[in-house]
Amino acid sequence: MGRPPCCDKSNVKRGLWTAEEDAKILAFVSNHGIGNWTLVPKKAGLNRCGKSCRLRWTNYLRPDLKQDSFTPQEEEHIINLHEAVGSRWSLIAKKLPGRTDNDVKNFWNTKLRKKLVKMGIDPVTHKPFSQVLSDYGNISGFSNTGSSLITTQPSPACTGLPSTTIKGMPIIEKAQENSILDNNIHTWEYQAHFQVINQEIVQAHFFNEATSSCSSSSSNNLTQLSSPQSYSCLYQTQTTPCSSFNWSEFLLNDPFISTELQQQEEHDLQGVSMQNEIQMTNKTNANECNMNGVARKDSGALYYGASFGGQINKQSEGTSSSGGSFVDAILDRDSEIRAAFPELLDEVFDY
DNA sequence: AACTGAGCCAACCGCCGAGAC
DNA sequence: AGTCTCGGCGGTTGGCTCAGT
Repeated sequence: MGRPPCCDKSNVKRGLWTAEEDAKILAFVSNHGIGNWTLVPKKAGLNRCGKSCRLRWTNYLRPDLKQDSFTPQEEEHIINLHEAVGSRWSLIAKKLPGRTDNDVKNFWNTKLRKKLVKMGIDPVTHKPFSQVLSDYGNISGFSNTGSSLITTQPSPACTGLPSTTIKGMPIIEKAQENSILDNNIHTWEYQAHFQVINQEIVQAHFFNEATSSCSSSSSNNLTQLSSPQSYSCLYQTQTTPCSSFNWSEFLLNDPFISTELQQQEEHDLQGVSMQNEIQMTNKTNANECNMNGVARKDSGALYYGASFGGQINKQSEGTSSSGGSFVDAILDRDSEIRAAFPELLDEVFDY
């Protein structure tokens, strides 16, 4: 049989740690070092689970931890690393001395994600929302041509990050400027459209939210979504759908295939060793995120990414969407509506 | 002063791979 | 070979703080 349980979970203390408990752990670690955490509570005289002791030590008591707030350099580093590896906080934290995965995760969730959204950047894909919508239009089969929605961008004035932080932003800003002029969109319309687009992102961008809450198995998709291939569209005009962008290839491609761009990015991030680490885990993640269109439930989140992948493959192969999955049902219904109301194809909806 | 909602973060939960038994 | 725990990880949550009303 296996090992005996580390502790009686019903009788251990939970919740916030007291200074006395902290002192006991510190004293124990300084005398004995870090070893078997399951023995720490008993030896240190604590009524806590060993796992809880380890967390307390790694997230708060470790002497090498920084207590001060994140610097702008760290902020930029986190954004770049998140773009490269997704929400693999432990990998990101390893590149930031003195920071824990919990620190980075909290900082991202409370500050950086909101900051990016405010800038008009999708925090999951690190692409402008307009780009995400354009891509989303490609997935569902809609043509975005003529839709002023996809030309919208937030005012650059609201940005608080260095312009170099977000790849392609200057290009987007220029394209945005051109598209606004081309389409004679007045400023107030522009801002109103962005408000609409923000609401749409929150409501209709469900699959990204799903992938963002996906744990290890979603990280693969996240990385794919932020791969350099996805930035090729930034060089196109905003009013034109990304004809070169192919989601089926995008989702099926190995995100770690070496390209010049990627090598440059790896160099920029000093992430060569990180890429190796990712490749080690990628095999597992690829198996988990199978492309058979099976939505998997884990920690309350559905893995829509895998479902989309499966559906896209079907579409690209020219087969009907009668498979019966959730996405199949949506697309079937979509087709019905579009067939019944063809005039809707050219309409811009104000939700 | 009391209430409320948002922001923040420490800690917990649940999953996974590795390895002990 | 099968069962179980450990250690690590990412996602989530409970509770504290603080600004606004």
